[in-house]
Amino acid sequence: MRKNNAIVLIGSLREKTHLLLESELRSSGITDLAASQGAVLAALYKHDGRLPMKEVARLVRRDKSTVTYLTDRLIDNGYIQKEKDSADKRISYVTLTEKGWGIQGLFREISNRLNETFYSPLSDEEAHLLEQLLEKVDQGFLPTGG
Amino acid sequence: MRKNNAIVLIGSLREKTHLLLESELRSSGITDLAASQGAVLAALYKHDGRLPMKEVARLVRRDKSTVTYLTDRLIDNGYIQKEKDSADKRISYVTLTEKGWGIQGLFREISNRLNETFYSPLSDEEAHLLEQLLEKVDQGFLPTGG
DNA sequence: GATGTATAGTTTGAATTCAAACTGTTTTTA
DNA sequence: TAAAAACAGTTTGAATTCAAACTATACATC
Repeated sequence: MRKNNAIVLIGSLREKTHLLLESELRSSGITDLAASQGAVLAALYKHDGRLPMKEVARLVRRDKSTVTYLTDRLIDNGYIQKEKDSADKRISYVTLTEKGWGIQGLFREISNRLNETFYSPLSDEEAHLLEQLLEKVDQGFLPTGG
Repeated sequence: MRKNNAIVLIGSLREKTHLLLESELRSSGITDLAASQGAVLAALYKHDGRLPMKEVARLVRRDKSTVTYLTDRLIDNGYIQKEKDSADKRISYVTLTEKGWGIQGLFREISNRLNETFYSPLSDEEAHLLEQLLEKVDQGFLPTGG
């Protein structure tokens, strides 16, 4: 029967994929982007390059203060800008710069390579099954939170 | 076909289980133990309450300097002690105190509850399958590292 | 045995994260 | 409309983590 080792395996896999992503970024010549900052860019690519801070926080599942930190780093390195909403001055929109858009293709490649590595030990059927099981467990947690 | 969302799901599940563990510790009245420190205790319970620092680092998959930090916190709170190996003075053994042994039962309960919550959306067969798939993927990563 | 290398662990500094307190703006309510 | 509450985001402080440099000890080789 079950070995109760899924939680440990998930911790292990989270760490390994994180390290692999960092390593892929480095070997693609990107030295000024951490994986967590990459998550912000990925969210922007999916949303026409423009999102309010609050949405970024929700999409990357980080505290809003963390998102302030992450976006400040991305601004430092020229990947994004911030601009205030003119109607509601509480809101700041994060938008991709040219440099930010410029690495979208690279990003897709890295994402593909990451997924190929991850899924490589599995058949197509097994990959599909794993996703279904993970989704089931993930949704089992009460306040889905995203 | 597959949706390439396993990596994101694993990140989500890692976070949720981590938060749930912290929450279980708090509601069991344990306020002076972080989840990562719990991992050190769990490793000790599995090894007669005595391990060299290096082994702790390997078992909890943390850098040795992190383990120094974690064990110092556990010593502060009275859960463990350190003692130098008399033969090889480079080696420090971490050992459980009475207080450390005292919460072993509680720890097992928390671990059980955590696993019940995690596996609850799955049938026995699905749970077993999920473990097998996760193991396959985990072993697919090159330098297993533990 | 002296010298060089490897090993175990600690210290220090930087990065990342969250929570709490705070600022400024908008909405609600009295 | 004035006061209160809610909201978006930032600042600050603490916790956790890793990597690099360091200390001390043990092993290897000459």
